[in-house]
This record gives sequence, C-alpha cells and structure tokens, in this order.
Amino acid sequence: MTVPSVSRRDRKKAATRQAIADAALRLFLERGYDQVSIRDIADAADVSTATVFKHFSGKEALVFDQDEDRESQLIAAVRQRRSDQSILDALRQHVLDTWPSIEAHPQAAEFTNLVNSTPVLRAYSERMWTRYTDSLSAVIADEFGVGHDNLACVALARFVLEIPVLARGRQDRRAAIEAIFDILTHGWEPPGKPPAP
Amino acid sequence: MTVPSVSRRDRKKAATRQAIADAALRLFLERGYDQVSIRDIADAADVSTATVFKHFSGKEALVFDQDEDRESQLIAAVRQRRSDQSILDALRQHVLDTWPSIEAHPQAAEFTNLVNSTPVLRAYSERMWTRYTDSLSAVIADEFGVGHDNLACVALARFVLEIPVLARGRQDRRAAIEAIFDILTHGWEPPGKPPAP
DNA sequence: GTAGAAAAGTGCAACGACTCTACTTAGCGA
DNA sequence: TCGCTAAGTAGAGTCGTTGCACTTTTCTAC
Repeated sequence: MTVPSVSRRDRKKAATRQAIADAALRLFLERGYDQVSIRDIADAADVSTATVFKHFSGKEALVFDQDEDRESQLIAAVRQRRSDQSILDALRQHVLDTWPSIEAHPQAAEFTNLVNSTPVLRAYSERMWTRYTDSLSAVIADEFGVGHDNLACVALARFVLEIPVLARGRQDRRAAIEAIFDILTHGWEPPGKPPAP
Repeated sequence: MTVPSVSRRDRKKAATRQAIADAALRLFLERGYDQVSIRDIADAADVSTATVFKHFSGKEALVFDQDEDRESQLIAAVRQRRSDQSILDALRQHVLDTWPSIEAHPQAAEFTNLVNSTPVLRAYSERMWTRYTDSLSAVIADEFGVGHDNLACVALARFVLEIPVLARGRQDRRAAIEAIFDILTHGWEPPGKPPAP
C-alpha cells in the first residue's frame, strides 16, 4: 500500500504529486484558499499548471488529499461484521473506530478552520461523504435481500454519512457520534435543558 | 405576493428576469446544461451577460428559479404549530403539505432528468436544502430552550432537510416522506423483504 | 412639467479555473 | 541500443464571473 510498484518513474510521479499537494496546503494555510491561484501553486511546486490538473481533478481536491478507500472500508465494515452484530451496530463501531482519528494530524485546527471558513470547501467536504450513499445503501440492501433502491436502506446510509458533518467541530466527537446513532436506533428525543445557572 | 410593488420599473425588472430564466431553461432542456454558455442565454434573452449575473447568482441558479421563502415557511411551521403538536409532527405535516406539490409543473420529468444527469446541478440541488440547517435547527433549539448548537436539534434539522433528496424520483413521494419521518420518530427498522415471486 | 437621484442595463476588459493540442523529455523493457 | 510509453511543458483558448465606466430608463420631489 505504501509502495505499490517501486519503479523510478512511479516514485517521481508520487514525488511530484506530493510536492504539489504540499505547496498547495502551505499556501492555502498562509493566505487563504481564494487568495491562492493554481499558477501560484504550480510555481511553488515548480511544475506547469497543466501538471497540477494531471494529478488532481480540480482546485478543491488539492485540499483533500489522501481520502482514499474510505468507501471500501465502509463496505467491508458492513459486509464482514460479526454474525451476531446488527448492521446499525457494525456501522456505529466502525465510525467510532475510524472517524475520530481522521484529522488527528498536525495543523488539524488550522486545516479545519480553513475548510469551515471557505464555502466552496465546506460544500466539497460534505459531498465527499454523501457521494458514497449509493454504494453504502446498496450493500445494506444486499444484506437484507431487498432492492438497491429500498428507501430505508438509502435513508440509513445517507444519515450515517451525514455524521462527519454533524460531528465536525464538536468538543467530544465520540459522544456526538453516539448521540446520532442513538437517534437512528431509538428515534429522536427532545433535548433536555442544560443545567440552570 | 404576486404583485409586491407595481411600479413600471419593477415590472420590467421582473420581465427581464423571467425572460432570462425562460431562455435558460429552454436552452438547457434542448442542449443540456454544459452545452449552453451564459453568452447563449444572454443572446437568447437579448440582454448582456452582465445583466444575467445581476439577476442570478450563478449559472446553477438559472435552473432553480422560484425557490423563495421555503426557509421562512419552515420556520413558521415550527414556531406557529398547534400547541398540542410536537415539533416532529409539525414538520411532518408541513413537509407533506408542501413538498410533494413542488415540481408538479409541466416538463417536470424532463426537468428532473436534466438535474439528475448533471452532477453540478445535483450537488446544487442538495445544498439548496441543507443550507437551511442552521436556521431550522436554531428555531427548534429555541422551542426547547437549549443552545443553538444543540446536537439533537442540528441532527433533526439536517435529517429533515435531507428528505427532498431521499424522496426524489420515488413513485409515491408521500409514502416516502412518511417512512422517513417514521425512522426519525421510532428509530430505524430493518426493511421487510418484498413479496416472493 | 422638470431636475436630479436611483436603479437597470450595456460594453468591455480582466482574472482564474480548466481543457486541448502539439511537443519534449525521461524511464522502461526488449 | 531502440523504440514505446507515460510524465511533463508551453501556449492558446473557452467559459464563468467580476469590476468599471458609461448610457438609458424610471421614480420622486419640487
């Protein structure tokens, strides 16, 4: 996984990609997303602008590098769950095990701030998850032997994939995840008032 | 509401806006979204491209004209509900009363097809609703006297606003809406198998 | 009515994201 | 060593979008 095919060519290709991603993140954090052009990034990474688009599908994708195979992990969590575990519990456990550690890297605070303060990046980060709705709902439906467009399955998949957005910026992300799964499991309950002053 | 302030100026302004929207929809349905440029639309409506952007915030907004004051209707549905009605029920009723009739206009099928087959329009239509998450969750939280960032309130608002996306393209939209509210009310239940062949 | 403010619309230049095409370069495999 | 292929480049071009200076239309107040 770290070394898929160690040819000199692939190493150079990966290095170029990394140089672009690094330059982009650095400049974005320094100046803000909208104040950095593709040309700036290309110059900083010492490549042409065309090369940037060879490696990344667009400007937003430069911000969200390494988000690979989260989709396949989700699918696997459902399909390879313990036989006595419900799908909802399997998802809850997978989400608790996996998602809080994401964004646990250096500069996490600045990074989160960058995304939250840039509308186009907020929108992109939300779509990042919900685009898996179809594949997650498909595997859930398969487990129950119903059609892929089964509404309950689609809704569950969608609601689970909304969790990262809802839990973002919470002080206790794990508690937030648990609370949302409780809604999905037992239904929505009116919130209790916070302790009086 | 149909005639907010009948001055000649306002009438002409509304007329040009309508001319632009009509030209845009016609061209989009004829050729497809990506095959129509702003210039094409401006020419067809006999205005300059600058005028197009005076009336619409961007190209995507040309597709989704008349989506006004759905936000305020949502707020009102929660705040002005009957005193014996829960918030969840008030939302359910409002959604059932209001949303199925949307898209009940001519060319609905072609329009839906246009949106679903154009990724950027799909994304836009999903954001159209979820952008109200903050204001809807705020009013819900107010009704319970808790903070605006209360997780249960934010999650409920978000999930309700996902309903249009989930119910889109269903044969029986009302049943779909009911089913999703049932999940939110009583928790998620595994789907039953369809009748055997 | 008429003057002048206010707003709608125009034409044009510019910027940035992204694409395309033709070309060079560098690594690979025989 | 000889191509073949993939990575990278340069540059022109398209398109969405904005800003600016300007004209035209309509409203308002005298």
